[in-house]
Amino acid sequence: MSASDSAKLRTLLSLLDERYGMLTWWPGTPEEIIIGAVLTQQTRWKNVERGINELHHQGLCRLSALASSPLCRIEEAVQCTGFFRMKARRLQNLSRVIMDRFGGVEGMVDRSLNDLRTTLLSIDGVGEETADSILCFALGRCSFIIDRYTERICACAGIGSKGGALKDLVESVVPHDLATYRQAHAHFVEYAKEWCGKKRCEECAIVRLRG
DNA sequence: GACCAGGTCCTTG
DNA sequence: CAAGGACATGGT
Repeated sequence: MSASDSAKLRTLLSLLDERYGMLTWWPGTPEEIIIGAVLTQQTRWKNVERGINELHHQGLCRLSALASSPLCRIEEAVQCTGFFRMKARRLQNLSRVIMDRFGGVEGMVDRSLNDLRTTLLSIDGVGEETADSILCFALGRCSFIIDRYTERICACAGIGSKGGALKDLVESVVPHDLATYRQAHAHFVEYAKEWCGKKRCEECAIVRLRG
């Protein structure tokens, strides 16, 4: 993480903030956010909302319910989110681990960030992005989410760091404040939805920071 | 019909 | 360690 990477990132963050301002991002109860974090993997948010609604209709939108439900009922409810067999299995396992090990989401609040992150990452189907999404949006911890969009936008902006190094860089630049962490992540995704994939990232003035 | 979506895991070279 | 495939449905 070079000094110029920090400078570029600061500029990028402030441009995004200026452009998008306040966004309400990931609505829902902590349990809904945890469930959504799994369902949203490689899936459009619209379909995730449907899946969550369907879980509600089936009385399955709680970790305690997911932990004890027949797998086929979960599969049916989350079918519209794609990868549904895998996601149903992972949702059930994740729910069981949280119930067994912490006695529910409430039991996670007094654990250290490091303890929680390590535990989450050890669970099947919970990678870095999902773990950090749960930490930041469900559990209210300052753990910055590095998703593909964030990596892509930062790369477009000429920032060299990737993966864990990029996470360290962002966390060294963004103020350690929960609302700011959530906001900055929302800004990256919002920018990506507007630009990445349609026009090339490089064509947007916001991201022309390189050189 | 092709391509991608708010990833993760497993296998190969 | 990088790259490629599997997982699967729904929208453009």
